[in-house]
Amino acid sequence: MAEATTRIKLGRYDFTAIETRWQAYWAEHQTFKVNNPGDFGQDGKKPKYYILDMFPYPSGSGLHVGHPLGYCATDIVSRFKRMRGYNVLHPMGFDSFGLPAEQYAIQTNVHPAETTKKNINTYRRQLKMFGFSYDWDREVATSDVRFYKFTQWCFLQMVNSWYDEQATWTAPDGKAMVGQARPIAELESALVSGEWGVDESLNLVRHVADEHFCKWSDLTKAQQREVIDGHRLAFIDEISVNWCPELGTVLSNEEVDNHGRSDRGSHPVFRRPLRQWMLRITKYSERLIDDLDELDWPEPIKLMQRNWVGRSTGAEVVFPLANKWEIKDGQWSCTDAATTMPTSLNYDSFPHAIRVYTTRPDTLYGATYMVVAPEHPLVEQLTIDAQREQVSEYVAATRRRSELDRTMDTKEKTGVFTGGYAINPVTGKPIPVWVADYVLMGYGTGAIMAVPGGDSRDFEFACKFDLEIIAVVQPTSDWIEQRLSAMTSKIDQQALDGFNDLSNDCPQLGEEIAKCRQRSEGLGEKTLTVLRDGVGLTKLVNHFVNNPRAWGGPFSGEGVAVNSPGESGVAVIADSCGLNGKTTTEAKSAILDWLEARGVGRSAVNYRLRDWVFSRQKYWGEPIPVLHGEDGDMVAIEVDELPLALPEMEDFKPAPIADGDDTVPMPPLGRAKEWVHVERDGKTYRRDLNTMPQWAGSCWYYLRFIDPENTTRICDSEAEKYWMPVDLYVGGAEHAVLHLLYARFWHKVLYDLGYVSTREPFKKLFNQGMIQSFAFRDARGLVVGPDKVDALDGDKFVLKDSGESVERIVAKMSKGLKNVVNPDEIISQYGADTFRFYEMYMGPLDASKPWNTRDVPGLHKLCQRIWRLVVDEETDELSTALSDDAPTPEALRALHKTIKRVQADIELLKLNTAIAAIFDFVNILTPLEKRSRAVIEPFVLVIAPFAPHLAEELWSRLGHDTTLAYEPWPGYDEALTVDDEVEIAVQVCGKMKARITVAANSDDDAMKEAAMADDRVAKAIAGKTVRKVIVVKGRLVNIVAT
RNA sequence: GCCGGAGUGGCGGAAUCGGCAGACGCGCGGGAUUCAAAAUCCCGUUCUCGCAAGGGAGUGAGGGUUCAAGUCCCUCCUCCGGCACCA
Repeated sequence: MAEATTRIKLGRYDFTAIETRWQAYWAEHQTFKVNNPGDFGQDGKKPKYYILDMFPYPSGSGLHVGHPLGYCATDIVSRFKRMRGYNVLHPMGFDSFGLPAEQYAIQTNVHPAETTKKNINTYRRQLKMFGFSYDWDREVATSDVRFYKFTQWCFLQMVNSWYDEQATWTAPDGKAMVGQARPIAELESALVSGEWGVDESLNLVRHVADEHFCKWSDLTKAQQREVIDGHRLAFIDEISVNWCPELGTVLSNEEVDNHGRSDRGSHPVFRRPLRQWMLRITKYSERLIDDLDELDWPEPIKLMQRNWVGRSTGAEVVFPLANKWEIKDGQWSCTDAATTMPTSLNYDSFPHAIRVYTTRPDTLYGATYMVVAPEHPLVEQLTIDAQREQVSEYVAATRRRSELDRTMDTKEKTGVFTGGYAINPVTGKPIPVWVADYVLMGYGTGAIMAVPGGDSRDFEFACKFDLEIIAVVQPTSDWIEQRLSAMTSKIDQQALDGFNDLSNDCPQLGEEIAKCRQRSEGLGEKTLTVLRDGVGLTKLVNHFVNNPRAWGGPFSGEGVAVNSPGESGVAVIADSCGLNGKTTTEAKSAILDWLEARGVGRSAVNYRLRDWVFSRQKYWGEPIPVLHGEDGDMVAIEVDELPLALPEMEDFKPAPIADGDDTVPMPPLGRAKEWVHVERDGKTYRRDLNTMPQWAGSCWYYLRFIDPENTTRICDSEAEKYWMPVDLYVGGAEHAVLHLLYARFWHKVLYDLGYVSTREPFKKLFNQGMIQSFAFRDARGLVVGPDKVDALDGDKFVLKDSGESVERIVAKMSKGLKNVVNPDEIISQYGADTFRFYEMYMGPLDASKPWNTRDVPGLHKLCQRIWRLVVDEETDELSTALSDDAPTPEALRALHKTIKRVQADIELLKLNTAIAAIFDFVNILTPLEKRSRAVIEPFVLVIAPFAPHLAEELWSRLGHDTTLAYEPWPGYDEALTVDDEVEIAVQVCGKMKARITVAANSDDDAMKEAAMADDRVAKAIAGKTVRKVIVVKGRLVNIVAT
């Protein structure tokens, strides 16, 4: 009895032994080591394939089952490509700097270097357990000083270069380019030599001969420095940032929650202007959009990037301040005697004016007031004494709120009148200037012209503060209909009063409106009918044009311009501006000409993208390699002084500081006294105390994998030319915008400076889906984890405590719900090959799908069934069914079909259906008494990318003495993938009636004949006339009979 | 609010160009094997009416185009993701 129950079959599928053995073999033989061009043993004739995973952040909790989803897929492709004859670069590393490590270190009081090392070891061990074919000799970690030496090197490139928007150059591939990052020394020498100059406001002037400019040598040292530093790609600027005094650091927007509090610790966060390192990513806005076209990326991701950059076209317009300007004799005339007037007025030189950006210059004459952001530099000057107290209070209150908080309550607009006026340059009328937080300093010019007749935000604001509203575009009938139906549920007094005017022409309407007033609900059905039929569309449109306030909202679409000033407009340069009757497109171009001719505006392109705030007041990051002199002098350290290592510090915690107007962040590095102070040429310098954000390392790590040991360059340029670009980049969609945008920007800088050979780093991008988990919801909607639930037969679930039945739902894996699956457990129970099969079989790679451990044994069974195709479990010898005879035609056909399906599916990353094809093959082969080696051996190669340990073991048992990793992928014969006979469907009037078998090459007539011959078909068309017969070769016959 | 993506059996999911809906796996039911069980192998499994032969319905809802619609068009609903006063 005991013997029977404990008997272990000698030759059972022992995945633990097999996986251990082959992982050791690969390591020992360096099976997956890949060489660079010029290295010994590198076959330069082979095509290359660079396949990259988004490297993980090594957290304290280890890998969860979501990480390997993408890694399994890339490993399958890597192994497949090797068998297809490619040199495959497939590396792995760790994104090991960052806030979570530091926070964890603070909580546990262990140095982040130590926890990071430990976590990386855990991750590496786990990753190896899956049998991934990484070249581990190329492993990198961003927190390794050998790595971040070059992160700092990249940063210095940006400090030491500027963006020349007008540079025209030819890219290595022959493309004509406009705009280029160039060494800052080139700018400096052009200025020193007098080839270029600067104007009064220190803007760069490139043709000094014909323009007013300042002589470089006449500028003070400080001014020269301002010009140069102001052009660097990495620069210091005072900008409004998320400042968390409690944590003593600036936070990124992602680190601030909806309530304006810090993600960690829930401390209040404020918008504060602080001096920060910035990277001039905005200079690349256009290229970041344009170059997306050449990428094989999912369209939604490209769209998200385009939206993030947020390109819009419109106009910049000058609104002269009313207390400084008047229109005299058809000319703008400045009333301020102290102002020296520029030779000619244009957008840039126009003094004493508010500058705005608008996408709808065609609506300029409808601008009845203006709004400036609370942070706008002109607020002070615009505010009259009587309003000063109110304005200051408003500005201070805004500053106390975080930006997110500010954008939270979109329902109620707030704002204060400054008392100041500006002149609408089209109508010549002075309009009031308000300050309100619905205008953001960070976009456009931080000031807007408000067109309440054509913009919903302005409309809302105008209604609340009772400002003038002018209709600017004739509404469409669709819009009228939509407004009317909106008013059936709610209508305000103002609107009813407005409609009253119409009842003069239509007495019926008067009665209806009186009824509406009594009901005090919306418009009734009958009222609508009266409005539509009695009053009519034309009058309704006109009514909006004359009385927009009555319609409860603006018309912001495109259409025909109305109410433009025409002859009564401002007579600057003896002309006026009539746009009436023009379409939006026509009106835009007409007004732009008008504005430009008068020096009060110009066409403009604007971007939502902002420059990248690059400093963090944190310990665990790359130190910024810059020295600050006492006189404000800034010196980037020399490249050959790199790396600038993080100082060893016992106490790396940030210091909390009370919020006050004069408190500044005190980064932990400030306490490394010896490290901070540097003597150079007899001068004392202080090191920059900031570190870089977590994104920095991941912006270029894919280059380091190419040549990780190089001590003098980011990577060897021959190797870079060989391997780049990354052919396939797989990772989560959560990085769709930030990481991928930052990396593309960084790459383009290196490209402009000649360090890399491709415009874009990642040719093809694939986003894997999220692995979710099950959770349960009770009747009250409360979500509970699986640990609190019992499953009753099949799919009934009840609470363990109460027996109350609960519904199974799909939720994110989270520690709180205790529904996190640990891959170590799955592997120890079923093995890595089963795990790989399961994750790939769950569904499409890019879809989110729930982990269901119940399904795992099915894939384990697949491994066992494959095992038994080759090995006799009783004897541990090769199965006696294996034969050297030629395969049966059926078996051979099954093999070739399988190869074809699997191969096509891998290319498309449809790994779930590739595995279904493997199942099909196993289902066909299993019942056969004889299995030819000529079928089994190629099949073992087919499963090798998916289940490499199992495949290697079987391959070896079949008598091969080297790894199969570089065996050629078995080809297939197209002729053997099609059957001689096919089953086709026969429909009568589109309804399935029968299935018949015909020869695969039957022509239409033969198929038709065979279909007609079938009893069931004959019965269905009996007594009817056949009108038409549709034949689809090899698929179906459809008989239309009536 | 705007922009994306997706809704198919009890569950995960298949389905080139519009051409047999539900491949494959899980679960479930039945059988073989076994003293018995596990494991294995075989058969069945969209729902519904019917003893059966056979009929009817069916891809989130409703319309439309077509000989033929999961697939194309229109309207709407739900879920997921992104952005969110961007002038």
